[in-house]
Amino acid sequence: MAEHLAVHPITIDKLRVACSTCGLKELCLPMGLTNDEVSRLDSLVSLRKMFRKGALAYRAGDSFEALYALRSGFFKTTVLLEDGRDQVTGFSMAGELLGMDGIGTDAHTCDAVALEDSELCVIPFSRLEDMSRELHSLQSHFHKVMSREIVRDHGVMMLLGSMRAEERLAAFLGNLSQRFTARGYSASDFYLRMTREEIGSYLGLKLETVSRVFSKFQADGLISVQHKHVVIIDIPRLRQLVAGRTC
Amino acid sequence: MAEHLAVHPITIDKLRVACSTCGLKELCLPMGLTNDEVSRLDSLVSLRKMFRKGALAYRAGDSFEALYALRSGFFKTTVLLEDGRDQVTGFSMAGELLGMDGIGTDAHTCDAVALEDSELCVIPFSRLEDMSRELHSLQSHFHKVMSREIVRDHGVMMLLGSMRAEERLAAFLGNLSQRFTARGYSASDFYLRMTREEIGSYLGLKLETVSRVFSKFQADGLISVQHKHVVIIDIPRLRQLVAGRTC
DNA sequence: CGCGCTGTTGAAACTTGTCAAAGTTTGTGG
DNA sequence: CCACAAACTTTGACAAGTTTCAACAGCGCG
Repeated sequence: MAEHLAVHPITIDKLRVACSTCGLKELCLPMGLTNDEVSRLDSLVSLRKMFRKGALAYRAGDSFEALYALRSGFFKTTVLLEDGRDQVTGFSMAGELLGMDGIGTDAHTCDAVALEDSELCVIPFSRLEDMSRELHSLQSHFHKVMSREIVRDHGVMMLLGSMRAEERLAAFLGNLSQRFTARGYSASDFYLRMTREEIGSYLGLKLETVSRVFSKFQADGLISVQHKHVVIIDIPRLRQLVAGRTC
Repeated sequence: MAEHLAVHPITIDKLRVACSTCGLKELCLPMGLTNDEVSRLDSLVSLRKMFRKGALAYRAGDSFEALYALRSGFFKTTVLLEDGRDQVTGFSMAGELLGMDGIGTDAHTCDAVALEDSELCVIPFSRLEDMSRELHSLQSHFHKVMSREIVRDHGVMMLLGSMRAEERLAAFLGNLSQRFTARGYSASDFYLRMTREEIGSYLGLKLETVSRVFSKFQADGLISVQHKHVVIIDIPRLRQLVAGRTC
């Protein structure tokens, strides 16, 4: 299915990748590399794939071959429990790396699903390892990226383990806001790409609870929500809500 | 404090480390390396430190210099929220690596606390990076270790996000059991090194809830608990409980 | 040997989940 | 381009699970 969807009016050839000319350089794998080093990356990252909304880049159990850099669009990753329950473990935005879960066992451990039409740059992992044995700066940066993923996960664990529904949603909105800002978008006005159910799954809440908290935030004048469109009205108060009492 | 505690009747000299003669080789960083490669690691991992129960190996904010391999004992790692709430993000057993959270920002993001008298092998990170540029096998294994940490965290997120109290505790006990087994200890008879409060913090529950669920498991004939001493009586039924209804 | 930390248990309160119904949006096919 | 179906969202009432508060017991360290 993913393969099918990769065939798209715009052919792969036309999508010849070049990190050196990519606008996401400063967010993505090339971050911190010299121009010379980035052009060496170009030989590594040679393929870009398109995914329609709903398409999977990989699924749990697939053999692990490559990491994926999100060139444009939005992804979620989900893990599945034997009994059918599943959980969203993360949402990915442009410039972020997908697939690091697969390194440890040579097989992916979660599904990666496009939440809107998206493009991924394919980074063959063995070649990334080869190159990072040659380029100290690439090695160092890749280690930092993996480490930050661990730290991010710790943050989510904190959220799931010790925050109440309102705090979780406030933290979630704050996090989105910050990541949009880093990409040059508005910190306070954006469209959600995921459903209430997906937000709930990520935050350990039911979709009804997510909906109720959105409504409450709106009633309190913190935000304005209309379906997927969110405007954050009072960022400081939202931030305050994350760590501390309702005040 | 940690420094003070490192000075111990057994001096550092006597604790000259040698991965090549270490019994944890098969669980720890040297896993999968040839004898020749392991002896090269010996030059890297040259220091071992002792920590008394309660001592910190590092705390959030400390500058990141090294990873630590747990040679013996038991550690917990905890993250702190601004408002004082904290959460246990993991428990570490012999052979496991601590400190990978610090790579991303050159500063640790959590506290690492010894739950009993423990020994850590110090692995200076820049030297580990140097050596893993030379030894493909070391590079590859280190990446796997980091990736598995991410996968482990996803498992905890799943647990915190979609399991109920009994399922969480059953999963926790099953996980401990499995890790003890891997180290040659009994799968069904062990001593907890952490308090009910620490278990609760890790599992996103209050200590009273943990205590109640322990009591219920005992009443149901699943386990026997006396304070820190746990005997798992019915492993299959405990496993069943993790993913599915109470049956 | 006692004080403090840890663990257990009960009852009440609170947060979130469940079930249900209705409204809204989106996408598709005629 | 409209109509319809499917998917998503909102809201209410009630139920269930977990926390909170409180009291007490046990063990272990000094």
